[in-house]
Amino acid sequence: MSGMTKRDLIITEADQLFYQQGFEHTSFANIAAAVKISRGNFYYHFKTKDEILDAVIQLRLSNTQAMLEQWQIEGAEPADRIASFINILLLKRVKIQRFGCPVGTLTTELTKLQHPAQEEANKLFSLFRIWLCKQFQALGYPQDADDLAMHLLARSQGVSTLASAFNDEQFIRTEVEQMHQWLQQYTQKVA
Amino acid sequence: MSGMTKRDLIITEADQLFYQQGFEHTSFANIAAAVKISRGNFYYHFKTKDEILDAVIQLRLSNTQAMLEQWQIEGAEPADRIASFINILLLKRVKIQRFGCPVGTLTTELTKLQHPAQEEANKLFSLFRIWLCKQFQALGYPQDADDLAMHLLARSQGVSTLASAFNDEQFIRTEVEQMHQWLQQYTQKVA
DNA sequence: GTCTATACGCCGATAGAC
DNA sequence: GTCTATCGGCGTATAGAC
Repeated sequence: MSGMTKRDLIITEADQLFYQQGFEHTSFANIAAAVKISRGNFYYHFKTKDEILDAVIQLRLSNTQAMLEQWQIEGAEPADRIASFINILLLKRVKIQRFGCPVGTLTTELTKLQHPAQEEANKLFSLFRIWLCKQFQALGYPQDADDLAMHLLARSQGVSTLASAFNDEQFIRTEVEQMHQWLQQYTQKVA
Repeated sequence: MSGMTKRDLIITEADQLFYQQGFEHTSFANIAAAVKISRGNFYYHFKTKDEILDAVIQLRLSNTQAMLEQWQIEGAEPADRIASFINILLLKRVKIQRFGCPVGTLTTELTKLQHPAQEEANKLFSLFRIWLCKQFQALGYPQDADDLAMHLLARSQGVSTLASAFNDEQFIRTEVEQMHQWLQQYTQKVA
């Protein structure tokens, strides 16, 4: 944290605010207040609001990539790695219950706004999709790998949305358990 | 449509705009233009923006209730009725691919805005949840009925979110098929 | 009921002093 | 780099003529 430039600090705060309040609803004044700089100074670092959105998306892409690589290293088997994906719902449970999935809610908002950054934000989904697809391929399902990846991604999205709407912790735990069981069905393949 | 008061017309247009553009992003000017009245006249019908949001939610609640009652009549067996729920994804496919699920996207937005109408909007989810719960009870699963209802609701939400992000028709069709298969597993219960 | 005119605030964005 | 001051525009909302 100490090696953070003011620019990085702005991006980090904007990231949180976009997640918690939504992109459109978050004003420069909000971000400036969070970073404790004046609104005017803000424009020294970012010229437009879209510029800061792009920076936030790049940060998230970079963080996501790092997380996926970490799972790749930690998990001995593809099944373990997919299990890591399922478990983010528990790891980020508290925030998900309050604000939903950061990926899903951002892409949904940008879609409604017809925002130019839509495609870039969708890359966040694609990172997970492609990574999961690789895992299912390695698991022995080259044909259905992408369908399985999309299926799991959808399950995770749906759980986030409903857990947020009903603020329901037990629902997340139950669904995560079911997702692990669902995964096992593909792990117990006869080799 | 001919028996529609101007007030009803405003609510209908606002409903569409809130769905397509989001609540916050939709201005009185947008709605007024769609209904072809002046901004000033608008306030004769609705005093605040929150008032029109409430009206839109009530309209949706009423429409949803009517749809569920229709499914109840049309479907001879609980399994047929649950199948009707699954098939909304196909029935509303085109709009879902563009704008996501109207229930999920509204509740998510209101959550981020910390909007007072959150609870009222969540009733839309509850309508589906309680109705599905009843169907699973009738199907012979009194213990797990609510879990099954939530599970199906989540699946549907996840499919909507991803179908919108990737604008993927085939994904919807594949997932709908899988949801029907999933349902069959509970239908083929040994009586 | 429907309109025009207008108040007032917040927003994104700029200019320029320090 | 950071600040204050300010602009133009659009947002919600109101007043009042017709």
